[in-house]
Amino acid sequence: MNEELLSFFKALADANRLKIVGLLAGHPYSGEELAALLGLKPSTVSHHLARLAGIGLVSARPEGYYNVWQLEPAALERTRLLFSQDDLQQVAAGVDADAYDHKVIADFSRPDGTLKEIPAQRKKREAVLRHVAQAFVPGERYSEKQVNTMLARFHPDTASLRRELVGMHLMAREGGGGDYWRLDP
Amino acid sequence: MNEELLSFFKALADANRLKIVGLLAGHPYSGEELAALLGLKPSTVSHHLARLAGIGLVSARPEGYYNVWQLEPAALERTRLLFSQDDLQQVAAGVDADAYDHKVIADFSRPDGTLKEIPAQRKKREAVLRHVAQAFVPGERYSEKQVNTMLARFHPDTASLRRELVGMHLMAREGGGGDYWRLDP
DNA sequence: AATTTAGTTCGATATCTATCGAACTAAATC
DNA sequence: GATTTAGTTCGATAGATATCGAACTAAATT
Repeated sequence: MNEELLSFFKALADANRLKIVGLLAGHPYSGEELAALLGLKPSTVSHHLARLAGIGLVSARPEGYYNVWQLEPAALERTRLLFSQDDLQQVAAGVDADAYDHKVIADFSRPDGTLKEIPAQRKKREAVLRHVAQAFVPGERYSEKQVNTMLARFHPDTASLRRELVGMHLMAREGGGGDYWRLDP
Repeated sequence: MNEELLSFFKALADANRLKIVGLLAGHPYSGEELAALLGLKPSTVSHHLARLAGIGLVSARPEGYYNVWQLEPAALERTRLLFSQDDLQQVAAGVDADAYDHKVIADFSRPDGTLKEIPAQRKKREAVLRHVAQAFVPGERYSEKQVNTMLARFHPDTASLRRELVGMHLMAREGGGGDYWRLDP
């Protein structure tokens, strides 16, 4: 889920931290100066600087009494690359792509696994039918009678289920009155 | 202070909103699908989408029962430009550049305006001296006696103040024993 | 060595906000 | 027209965090 990108946005999602970055984009400052410029207490500035340093956007070098903070030009450069199309899609890499199907199937199923109804909306009907199709073993052949028996475990309207399964190319039929078998998607 | 940039970062500083953007970077989704994919309630997704739409990053078009959300490619493009050096420095445009001097002067001044001491650190001494120099009217000329009298209102060590003012080129002196006058910085 | 000074860490607090459920709206299906 | 369904708005709540003060550290000046 690209925690780095999230940390980056969270680090900059604060007015005072943005101001610090803006100030350091001009030239380096000590923590004391930043505190005075922003009207904040040293402890608060320290907190913000630690946060910005955490994502490598700023760094400090001791100089006499002071800790002089500066922007890390390299990090600033990397930053522009972060927001590319590829990185964005990678953000969604962690989400369960089947979560929608699972929810639809759960919504339309009773505890015993039978269907309350056959969804009217296309997308949901397809999700449910993909689920129903998994009752059939790939490679095996079933007579129409067997198919109806198995479909009846889901819903009494076995004819509709059978028609939809074939229409969606989840199942196929040999010739006019032959056996059925499951197709792989 | 570039509220737009701040709103932008705040809008993306949330794991689920980032995921939404990532998902929409792939292809459009309805709110219902997003809710299922993220495991959130419709109201929560609605909240997030409103936030993202607020910065123009996503938009919706009605499609039958559904509201189909998509990423705004133009906004995505603008985004990359936002994080330029110029925009960054503009973020700090709102901060009072003299705040540091003011704080230093306040720290070293008593309520009656006299100095507790002359700062030992260069930066602070300079800030205080710039403040002291403003007691003198530009263009006017002062004898050494007058200068000492005026400096005594700040600190008994008038010799040090006088020397520093000349050294910093805040004041100048005619020849060897002539009058003093204030220089503009 | 003692003292001053910038900076950090830690705890407490107040503000912000992500999340949810309930009530409501709009649109499509029956 | 009644009903279902996706979506929004609103209020409440729990969790996150910005801010501060106090105690402490490190370094430099005296």
